[in-house]
Amino acid sequence: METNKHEFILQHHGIRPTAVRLLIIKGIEEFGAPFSLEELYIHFATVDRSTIFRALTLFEEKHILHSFEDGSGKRKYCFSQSHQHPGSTHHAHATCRICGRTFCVPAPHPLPVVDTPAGFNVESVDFIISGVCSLCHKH
Amino acid sequence: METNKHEFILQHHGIRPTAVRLLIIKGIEEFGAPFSLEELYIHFATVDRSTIFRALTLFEEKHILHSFEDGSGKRKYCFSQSHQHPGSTHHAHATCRICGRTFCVPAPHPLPVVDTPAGFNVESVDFIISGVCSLCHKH
DNA sequence: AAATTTCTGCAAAACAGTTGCAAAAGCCAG
DNA sequence: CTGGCTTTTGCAACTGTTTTGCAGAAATTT
Repeated sequence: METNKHEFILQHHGIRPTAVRLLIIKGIEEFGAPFSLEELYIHFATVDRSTIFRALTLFEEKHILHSFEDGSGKRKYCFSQSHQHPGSTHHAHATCRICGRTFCVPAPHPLPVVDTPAGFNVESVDFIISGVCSLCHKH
Repeated sequence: METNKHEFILQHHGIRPTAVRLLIIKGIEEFGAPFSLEELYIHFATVDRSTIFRALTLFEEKHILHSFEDGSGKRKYCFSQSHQHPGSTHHAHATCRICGRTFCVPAPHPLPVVDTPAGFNVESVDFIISGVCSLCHKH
């Protein structure tokens, strides 16, 4: 059954698979695109904001999710291992300035190399593309 | 005189060079690094938050400044044409997860190419690097 | 100088994110 | 299976930043 899969993911990362957490991680997968806390909150009318927030925070700590700010004003989350582009540690995201939606795009090739300031310890790199998506462009 | 330079920049972009705006754009240049609204507000104790906010918004509309979110929770601004790396339209920024400061870094080479979703109209690309800066790393 | 437009400061709203606390749910030993 | 302990959840309230309404000040035009 599908549920077992999500239960496994959580347990595999040292997270107790509560009903709410399973609901959330299942919903995340169905979303299929980077999402905001707000979007999840609207999606799950029964679950409280803070509960979702704490679940997302936990998932991120345990490296199931990765989060970033894309200029839309709302933090976005997505799976660390992109399902669309498995194996890529670095993600690229395109955010629509009008509707605020964010799309996953394959990591750029070649993977760019940047000179960081002396002594700067890099932990993550995000590629944020801003513009207007095809739907919003129509108007 | 130096003041004329900033007056010219503003007028060149169709912005009336008021006393406050000149003060702000001068301060921005002195900063020499990406800055937040809050930092400017602290810097100019006499000028109101909203005034600075509106000046920054205006400067961005007129493409003098470019803004982005770096994960520090505060929107950062910097000159569109990086003074450090003139000619580069794309910026790369390194933000310290501890102190929240952001550093400009040269645009990556080669300039990476990404596949955007069909019909997506790219307007700007930001490279956000997160980690710990040399000062915070010491502790 | 009067009329009109633009800009600024103040106060307060809007907004996302975050936390404290008590009740509910889950877990475990007896 | 039951009581006691731990974890999780919902509610409400709070934080910190961004944004807006409005009236007075400043600048510009007539």
